[in-house]
Amino acid sequence: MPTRFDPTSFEERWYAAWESSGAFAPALPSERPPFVILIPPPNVTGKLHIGHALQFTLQDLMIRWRRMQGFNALWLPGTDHAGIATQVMVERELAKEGTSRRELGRDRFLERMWAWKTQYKDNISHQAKAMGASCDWTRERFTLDPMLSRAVRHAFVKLHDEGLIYRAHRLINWCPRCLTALSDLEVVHKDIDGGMWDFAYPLADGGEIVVSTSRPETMLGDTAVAVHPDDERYRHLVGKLVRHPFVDRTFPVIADAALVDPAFGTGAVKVTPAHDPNDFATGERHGLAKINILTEEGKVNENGGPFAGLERFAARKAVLAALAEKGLRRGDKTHRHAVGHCQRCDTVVEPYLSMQWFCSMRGMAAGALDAVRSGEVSLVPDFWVATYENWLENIMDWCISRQLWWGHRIPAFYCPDGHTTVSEGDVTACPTCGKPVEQDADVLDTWFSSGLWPISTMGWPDATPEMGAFYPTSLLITGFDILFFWVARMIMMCGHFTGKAPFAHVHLTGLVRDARGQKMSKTKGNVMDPLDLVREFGADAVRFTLAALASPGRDLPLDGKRMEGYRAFATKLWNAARFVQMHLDGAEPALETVDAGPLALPERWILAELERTTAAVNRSWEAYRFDEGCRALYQFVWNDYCDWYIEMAKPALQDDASPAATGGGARRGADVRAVARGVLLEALKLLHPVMPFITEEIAQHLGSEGLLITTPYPAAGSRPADPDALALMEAFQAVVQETRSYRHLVGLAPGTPLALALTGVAPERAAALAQVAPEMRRLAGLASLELNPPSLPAGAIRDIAGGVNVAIVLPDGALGDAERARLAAELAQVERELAGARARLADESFTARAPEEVVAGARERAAELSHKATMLAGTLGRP
RNA sequence: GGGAGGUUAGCUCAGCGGUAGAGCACCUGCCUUACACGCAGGGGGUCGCGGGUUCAAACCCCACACCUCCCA
Repeated sequence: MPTRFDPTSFEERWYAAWESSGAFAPALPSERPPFVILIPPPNVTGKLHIGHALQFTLQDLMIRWRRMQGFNALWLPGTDHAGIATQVMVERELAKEGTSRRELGRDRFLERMWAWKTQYKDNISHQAKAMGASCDWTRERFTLDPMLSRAVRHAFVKLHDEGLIYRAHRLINWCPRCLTALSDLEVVHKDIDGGMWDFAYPLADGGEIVVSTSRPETMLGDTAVAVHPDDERYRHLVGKLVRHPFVDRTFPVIADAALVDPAFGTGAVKVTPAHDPNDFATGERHGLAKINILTEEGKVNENGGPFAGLERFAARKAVLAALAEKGLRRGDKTHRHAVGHCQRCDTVVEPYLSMQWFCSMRGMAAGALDAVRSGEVSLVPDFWVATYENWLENIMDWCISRQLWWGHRIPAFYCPDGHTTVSEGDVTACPTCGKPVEQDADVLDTWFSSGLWPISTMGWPDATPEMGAFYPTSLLITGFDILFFWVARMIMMCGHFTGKAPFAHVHLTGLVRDARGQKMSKTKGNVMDPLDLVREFGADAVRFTLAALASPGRDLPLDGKRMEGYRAFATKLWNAARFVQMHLDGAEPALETVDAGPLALPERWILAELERTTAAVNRSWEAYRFDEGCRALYQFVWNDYCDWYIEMAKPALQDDASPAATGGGARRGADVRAVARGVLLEALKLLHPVMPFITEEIAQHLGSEGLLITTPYPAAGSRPADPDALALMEAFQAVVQETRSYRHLVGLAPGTPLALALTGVAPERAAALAQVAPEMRRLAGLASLELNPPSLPAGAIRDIAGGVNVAIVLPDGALGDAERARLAAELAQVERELAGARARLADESFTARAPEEVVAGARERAAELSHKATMLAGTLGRP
C-alpha cells in the first residue's frame, strides 16, 4: 500500500468498477425484497450545492447498507426541469445577448432551454458520481421526458374528468416581473416597514368617511367602503354613496362584520375586490363590482383614470399627492406588515384577477392526512406531523397554470366558439363544432409534475414491471423546506391515483449552514461547493462529515475543521491498514479460521467491541441516526482498534519469529494476524456505506474477495457479547492509564520504566492478565510487573484503578509539593463524593425505594471511593 | 395571532430519570519505525431562569425569558 493516502488516486476507478459490475441496478424480477429510494430530482438550473451533497450522502448510505443486507436495491436518479427557475436563468442569458424569449419565439426559445438542460444535467450527474452516489443510471429520468410528460398529461385529464381540475377567473398571486401566476406557496411573506395612510372619501350628499390603507393606489379600483355593522360611529352612513375623487364613479358604504375590525385604524376600510383577497370575498358577499386597475406588468391601466400608465409604486406616490392636493389626506404613520414577494425573483407580487387553471385539494388532502395518521407514511423526525397536518387541514385550491414556456403544456384546446377540450392526445378540430382549435399557451406548475415523480418515473399509468416491483417506494430523504411543495403533494397525488402512498418513510434533513451557523448564500460569500470539498478532503471525508453532523431535525453547522478531522480519520484508517498489511507477509488469514475458545484477552475483547459496534451501527442506520452510527464507527476504529488493539497486537506480531521467546503467556501470532485482519475487514464493511471509496480500496489491498459494495453487511448476534472480556479489558486499560498518569504527574520522561505491582486481583482475572503481561509492560512502560505479590515494594505509592489495586514504585522524592497538592485536591474530591455516597446510602427512602441494582451500585461505588481515599491518604503520608 | 424546534465545556453538538460526554480549541510532555492528518497525559460545565413530581431530574410536568423557523 502506498505510504500516502491519496483519495484522488482511486475514487474514479472504484466508481467505474461499481457501475460496470452492475451493482447499481436492481434485478427485475427478483426474489429479494425491494428497497427503493427516489432521488429528489435536483433542478437543472445549475450545479449542486452542499444541501444536495448532504441528501446524496444520506441516500447513498441507506441504499448501500440495504443493498449489502441483500435487498433488491434501487436508487432512481433524475432531474427536474424547474419551470420558472430555469427559464429565468436562460432569459437572463438572452438578455445579455440583447435578445429575449419573445423575440426568439416559442420554438427557438425551447431549443435554448433544452441546450441548457443538457449541459446542466451532465454537470449534476458528474457531481453525483464524484460523491459516490450509487444510482441506477440506466433508469435516469427527467421530468420533461416523453414517458413522464405522458403521465403528467394523463393525470391532468383524469383530474379534469373527475372535476378536480377546473378553469376559473379568480384572484391569484401575480408576479409582474416573471409575468406569471404563482401558487400560494411560491409567495414569500416578508415583514416590511411601510406606511398606513388615512384619507377621506367625500359622501355624495355631503360629509366624508375616513379610511386607512397601506396600499393607497388600489383606491383607484375601490367599489365600496365597509364599516362594522355594530359600529355606532358609522351606523348612519351605511347605504350612503361615496363619490370617488379621481374617477367618475360612486359606490356604497356597506356593513360587513367579517372584513372590518372596528378597533383598527379609523374603523372604516376601503374595499378593492380586484386587488385584495379579503376584499374579493367581501365583494362576493355584497355583489360588488371588481375593477382591475393594473396591467400584467404592474402599471396602472385605463381604469386608473388620470394615473393610467404609471408604475404601481409611482402610482402610490401620485395618488397620495393628488389626495393631498384635494385636501383629502387625513394623516399617516409607519406600519409594519407582511408583503408577498416572488420566491424566484423577489418582486412584490400582486393579488390579480386572472383566468387560470386550479386543482381542488380538499379530497386529496384528506387522503394524505389519513396516510400519515394511519402510519402508512411516517415522517422522521415525527414532530413534522403537526406542521404537515396543519397545512393540509387548511389547504386551499392550487393554481396550477403558469404563463411560462418551459414546462408541460396544458392539454386544453380552445375553439373560436369558446368550447374547451381537455385531451390526452393532441386535438386539431373542436369535437363540438369542428372548428380549428388552439392549445392553451400556458404550462403547468413544475410541482404538478414533481408531485407525480414516484409514479411517472416508473411508467404510470401503464402497469409496468417497475410499478409492480418498486412502487410504493421505501424511503424519501429530502429537506424539510419542501414538505408542502413536494412531499405532501406526492402523497396526495400518487395516493389519489394508485390508492397507495408513494413511500413508507420520509426523512426530513436539516439545513447545511456555515461554521458560525449562518445560512449559506452567494451574497454572503459563504457557500461551499461540494466538488471543491471532494477535491480538498476526498469524497469519503465529505460524506462522513455530513453524515456525522446529521442529527435528526437539526441544522448542520459545517466547519472546515470538522472536515479536516474526518479526513484525518480516513488517513488513520489508511495507516492502520498499512500496518496490518505489512505484518501479514502476503497471507490472508480469515476471521473464521480462529477458534474463539482459546483466544487471549485482546482478541476476545476486540471481537466483543466489534460485536457491540455492529449492533450499534445497524441500530443507528435503522433509526436514521446517522450521527450515532458515525460516532460508533469512529470510536471503534480509532480508539478501540488503533489505540488499543493494534498496540496490544504489536508484541505478538513482532515476536512471532520465535514464539517461544515470549514465554508461557505468549499469544499465538496466527490468531493475532487473523483477528487484526478480520476485524479490520469487518470494520471496512460497516464503514462502506459512509466511506465507500477508501473502504473498497483498502479491502482490495487486504486481499478481500469481490467488491465490498456487494458483500453482506455485518449483522449483530453472530459473535458472543463476551462481557468478561470487556470488563477485564477495562481493568487493563485503567491500570495502564493510571501508570501513565502518575509518570506524567511526577514529570518523568515517557520512556522511564517503572516497577508495578497489582494486588487484590481475583484468581480468574489474574490468569487472563498474566497472559497479557507483555502487552501491559509495553503499553504502561514497565520495568517489572508483579501480580498479587506476597509483599509490596517498599515506598510504592498506592491507588486503585478499574477495581484493581496498583502499587507503583516512583523514584525517591518524586512527589514534590506541586504533585502532593494535586493529589491532595484529588483526595478532597474523592472524600466529597464519598460523603455524598454515604449520605445517600444512609437515606432509608433511597435504600427502600430505589431498585436493588441501583442500591448495590451505590454500595460498590462507596466502597471503591473509600478504598481510593485510603490509598491516596497513604501515598500522601509517605515522605 | 397560531404552531414547531432550540437554550449542556471556549466553539459546534450528542445524551433525555440513576456517578456529566464527543469532536475541535486550550495546556503539558513526546519524531515510542502504521500514522505529527500522529502518540500520551491534563484543565475546563451550579446542563437558560423559577417552581413542581420523584428515594433520585440535564432528562418528566407547569410557568417564564431569549434564539431559529413555519403558517396566518
